[in-house]
Amino acid sequence: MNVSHDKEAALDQALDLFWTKGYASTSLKDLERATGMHPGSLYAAFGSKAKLYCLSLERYAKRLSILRAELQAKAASPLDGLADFIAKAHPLSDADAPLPVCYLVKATLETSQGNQAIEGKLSDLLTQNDATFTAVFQQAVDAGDLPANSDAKKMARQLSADLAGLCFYALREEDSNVIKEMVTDLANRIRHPH
Amino acid sequence: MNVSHDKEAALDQALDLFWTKGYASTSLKDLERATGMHPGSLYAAFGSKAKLYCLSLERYAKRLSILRAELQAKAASPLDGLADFIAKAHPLSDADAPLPVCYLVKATLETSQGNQAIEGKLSDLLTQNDATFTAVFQQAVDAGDLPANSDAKKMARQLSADLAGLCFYALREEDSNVIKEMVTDLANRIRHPH
DNA sequence: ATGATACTTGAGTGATCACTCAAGTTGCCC
DNA sequence: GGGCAACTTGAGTGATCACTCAAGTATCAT
Repeated sequence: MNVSHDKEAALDQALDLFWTKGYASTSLKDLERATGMHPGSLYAAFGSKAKLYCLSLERYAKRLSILRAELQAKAASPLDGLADFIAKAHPLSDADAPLPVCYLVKATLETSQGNQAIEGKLSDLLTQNDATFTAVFQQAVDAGDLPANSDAKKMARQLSADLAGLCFYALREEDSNVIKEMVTDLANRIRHPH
Repeated sequence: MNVSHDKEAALDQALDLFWTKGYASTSLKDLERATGMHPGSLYAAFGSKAKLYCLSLERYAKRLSILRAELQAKAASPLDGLADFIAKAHPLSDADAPLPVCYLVKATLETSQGNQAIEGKLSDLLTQNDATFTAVFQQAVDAGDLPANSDAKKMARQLSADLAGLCFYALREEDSNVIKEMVTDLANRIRHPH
C-alpha cells in the first residue's frame, strides 16, 4: 500500500528533528521515522540530507521573520514591536518550540564543518536577520525613540549576541522562571533604552 | 617500529579537534591522524570516544579556571580580575585558541544527544563555572565594590549568557575588531558597573 | 642472552551511514 | 479497462562508523 506524502508537513517534521538533535546526529533513519517517508521519496522530494537541512533552516527563518513583521505592524513603535517579538514569539518564549533555543544559533555553533552550502545558507540567513534588526533600530532613531547619534548596526549586533546568550542559558537552566526573567529583562532593555 | 605516546599531548590534540569540529563530526580516523596514535592505543589510554571527549572538556575547564584564578590573584579587585580574564584570557581574546568560542558553550549547544555521561559532565562543569562567577561577584559585594543588595547569582547568570552570546557572534563575524570591541565593552561593564 | 611485562600495531568486526534504483503501486485520461 | 505517467517502495550499495584483539615490538631485570 502506498502512502501519499505532504512535502510541507515532512519538512516541518525534519525541522523539529534537526533542531533538537543537530545536523550530524540526525540520521536518515531518524528522518524516515519522523516523516513517515521512505528514503526514495525523501530523496525525490528534497535531493539530499544537506538540502533538506538548508530548506529547514530557510523555513524556520522565514516563519520567524513573518511573526516578527506581524508583531511589528501591530506595535505602537518599532522598539515595542521588537520587544514584543522577543517576549512572545521567539523560541525562548514559545512553548511549542522543540527547544527554547533559536534554531539558527544552535546550527551556527554546530558549524556543519566542511559543507560549504550549509555554511553559506546559515551566513545568509543570519546576515538577513541582522539587517532586519538594524532596520528596526534605524526606524526607532528616525522616529525619535532613540538618540540621533545611535549606532543602529551596533545595537543590532548586541541584540543578536544577547539573544544567542539567552539561548545558551535556556538550554541548561531547568528553572523556566529564571529564563522568563532574563527574557523580559532583555525585552525591557529594548523597550526602554537608557 | 613502535612509537611511544604522550597521553597529555594526545589529549591536547583531541581537545583542539573536538573543539573545532564538534563531537559528532569528529571521527576516530580524525583523532588517529591528530594524535598519531592507533585505535588500540587510543582505547587503551582513554577507554572510548565519549570518555576522551569528557576528559577534554575537563581539561579545558580546569585550564581556564586556573588562568582565571591567576588573573584574579594579580588584580586590584575581584571585578578587575574578572574583567581581565574576559579581556585577555578567554578564548574570545586568545589568538591561540582553535576557535574564538568557549569550548563548553559550543559543546552545550551541540547537546551530544542521548549520551548521559557527556551531558552530566557538561552540566557539572558549567555549574562549577557559574559558582565561581557567583563567588567573585559576592567578593565584590563584600568588598563594597557592588551595592550590598546586589544579586550575585543573577549577575553570574547574566555574565555566562553574555559570554555565550559573544561566542556565537564571534563565530560568524569576520571583522575581529568588531568582536574586540564587544569583548572590551563587556569587560568594562564588569569593571565599572552602574 | 633470556624470559617477563607492557605497550604498540593495524587488519578486521558488525553496525550504521547517506544514498540509489528497479520493481511495484496508484490515479487519471480515453 | 487498457495504457501511461507519476509516485512510492525497500532491499541493497559502498563507505565509514566506533571499537576489538591477536600478533608484534620495545624495555626491562636477571
